[in-house]
Amino acid sequence: MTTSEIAERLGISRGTVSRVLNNHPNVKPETRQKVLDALKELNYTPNETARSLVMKKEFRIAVIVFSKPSFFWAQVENGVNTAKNDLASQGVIVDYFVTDILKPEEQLELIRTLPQKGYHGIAIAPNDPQMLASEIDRLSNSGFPVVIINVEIPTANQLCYIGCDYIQSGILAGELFSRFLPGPSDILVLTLKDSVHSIEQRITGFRKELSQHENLNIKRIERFNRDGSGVYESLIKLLSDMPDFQGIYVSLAALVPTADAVQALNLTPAPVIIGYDLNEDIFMRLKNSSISATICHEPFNQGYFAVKILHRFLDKKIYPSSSLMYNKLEVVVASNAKYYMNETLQTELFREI
Amino acid sequence: MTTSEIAERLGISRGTVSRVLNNHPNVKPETRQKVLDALKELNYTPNETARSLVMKKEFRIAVIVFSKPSFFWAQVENGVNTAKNDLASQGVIVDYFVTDILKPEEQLELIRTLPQKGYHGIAIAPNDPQMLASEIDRLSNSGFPVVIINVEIPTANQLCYIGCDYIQSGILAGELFSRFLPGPSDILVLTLKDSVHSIEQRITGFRKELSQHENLNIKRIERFNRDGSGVYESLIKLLSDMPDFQGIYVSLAALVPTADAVQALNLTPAPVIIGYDLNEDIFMRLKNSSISATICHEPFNQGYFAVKILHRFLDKKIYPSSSLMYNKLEVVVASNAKYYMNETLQTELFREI
DNA sequence: CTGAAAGCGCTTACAG
DNA sequence: CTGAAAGCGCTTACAG
Repeated sequence: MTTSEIAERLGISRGTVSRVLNNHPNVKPETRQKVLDALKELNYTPNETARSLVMKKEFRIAVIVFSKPSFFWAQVENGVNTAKNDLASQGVIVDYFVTDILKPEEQLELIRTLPQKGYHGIAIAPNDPQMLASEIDRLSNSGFPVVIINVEIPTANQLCYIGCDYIQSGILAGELFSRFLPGPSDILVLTLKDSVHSIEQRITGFRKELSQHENLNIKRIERFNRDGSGVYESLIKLLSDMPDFQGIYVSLAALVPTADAVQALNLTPAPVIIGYDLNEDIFMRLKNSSISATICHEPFNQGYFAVKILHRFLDKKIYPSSSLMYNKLEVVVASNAKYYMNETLQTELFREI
Repeated sequence: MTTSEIAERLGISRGTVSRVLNNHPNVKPETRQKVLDALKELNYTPNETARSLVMKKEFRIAVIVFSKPSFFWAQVENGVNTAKNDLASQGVIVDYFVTDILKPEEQLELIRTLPQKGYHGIAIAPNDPQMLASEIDRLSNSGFPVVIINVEIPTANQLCYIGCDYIQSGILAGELFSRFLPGPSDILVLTLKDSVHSIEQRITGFRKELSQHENLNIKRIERFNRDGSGVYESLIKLLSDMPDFQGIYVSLAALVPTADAVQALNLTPAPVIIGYDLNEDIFMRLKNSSISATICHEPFNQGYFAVKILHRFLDKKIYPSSSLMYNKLEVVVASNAKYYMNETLQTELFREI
């Protein structure tokens, strides 16, 4: 079924058929109806290839992330690149920006200027949610789509959030401790000095879950800087004085120094250590059992779907089915860690030629 | 950069440029070289949209699975449909066939006839690997691509296998028991009467892992039919006489009757039950803790990537980077099960309009 | 309101 | 060996 065939049957020109297809105003109502009927009856579906050839639709999408931890964002970037690759033949241009984690104002500058530079949509991992919220609102209200990834800004007006449910990810950590520690156990919690919403939510979820398990008790909470500096030294000191923890919950990005401190003190039995994310260093420590489990959040898919969902909105005005698109919470232990290190299937299609 | 621009610069016709692009024989070597150089220098990339419009490339792909367990294959089908949707505008037609699990010869019939019916590639989940192996070889040797999903046929000549590493999935189950059961523990293993390669491999991996953990001991092995019939009754009888298992490893599809038998006997402390796959019934039993964990194998992605990898091969003659594309082994417990029930991100893009 | 025409970037018989 | 031309299915100024 082509527009020409439809036109011929109806004794009109294919231009007119095309006009009703594209909702152009100037078509006589009766003609429009006649065409609409024929379209339906003959079950016409437009040839998107021809359409995009002639329309030369071009969508420019910007993805903005911050710089640390780089191993995590590298996985997100793989996802972005795979989506870019998928869509390259459909006139989609994707540019990836990495801003300095210590200069959150760089992100503000980017989202202010990018729309004027010809971009049609932005996916951003907010470095400083506070700073960005009102600008994101302004963009969204002007009809410019913004997808927020990885760090939720609940109050922002956005196309959708793609990332994890941090409360649930704290709950999951709590459940894992409850399974790994059947007996009465004291737990040390490592968290941030700063008030960072996502990390606070992890702790909230963790406490909630622990309240279900009478045998688990948070005995102590230690706070650290965002960059995880000083974790090793502090733990060496703390655990020398107070070695008797059965579990350590690492809610910030500090699994490696935590495991290393425990290792250095040669505590026996070694406490169960559970935290988040995965890189080469964490992988090794899962393998030698100094870390029991780590929780991952589909970094590849965060990047991949951010681009895909933006493109679909731009191209077809389809809104995501929910404004909160939560990714999976992935339980990674020694025996399945390799799959999360190099996501075989996920990254395969990016490898062209 | 278009072929016309290249042609103009070189003072030749775009037809000739196109001929070298497509490796047509009749081009004077010098001309060919001149064009090749220009292409490289100007960094030409063909407009795939225009190309596919004129070439009217059409690829017909068949996906063949068997009928049980239907909840598992429904997830695979979601993946197939998402890929189909992705590729619809590129002239790809995907048909999905479900054969009766009790009539493996239906699969043989299909792979014999489909190539003549205009299909260009097949993805198949072998119901009876033995029966299919030689026909798959014949097809592959004649240049017809076959992707095997879910059930490995190591000896077959195939484009690739997409599915899990069953040995590793047994190892992972073993590791989970070792974490959930820190003390000396006796384990009951449920497996098949029939010799089914994948299930045997699970047991092999499981034994291998348990040999690393002195506290874990396989005290008994029980064998059942493929359909899992009689599991409930047998366990009621067995566990009444011998209640003292700390763990039950369910290597066949029988998590639900296993959990229900344990529940009915009201064993305390309840044994740790670990098995495979996820459906509504298993989900409920994870939630009420009668099942401790289940291992999943990316069913959505098995379907999705089977189609994508076949299409890429057909379209661009790109071979998968490995002939064994192992999917992830996913650890699913109560707190992350919902993500694996309805894969939010994965299925989102299939929802058009 | 509508038809005829040009054109998107590419490929491939058809002549020569 | 190569150019000129037709055509893939569609859209959109341009006339009328």
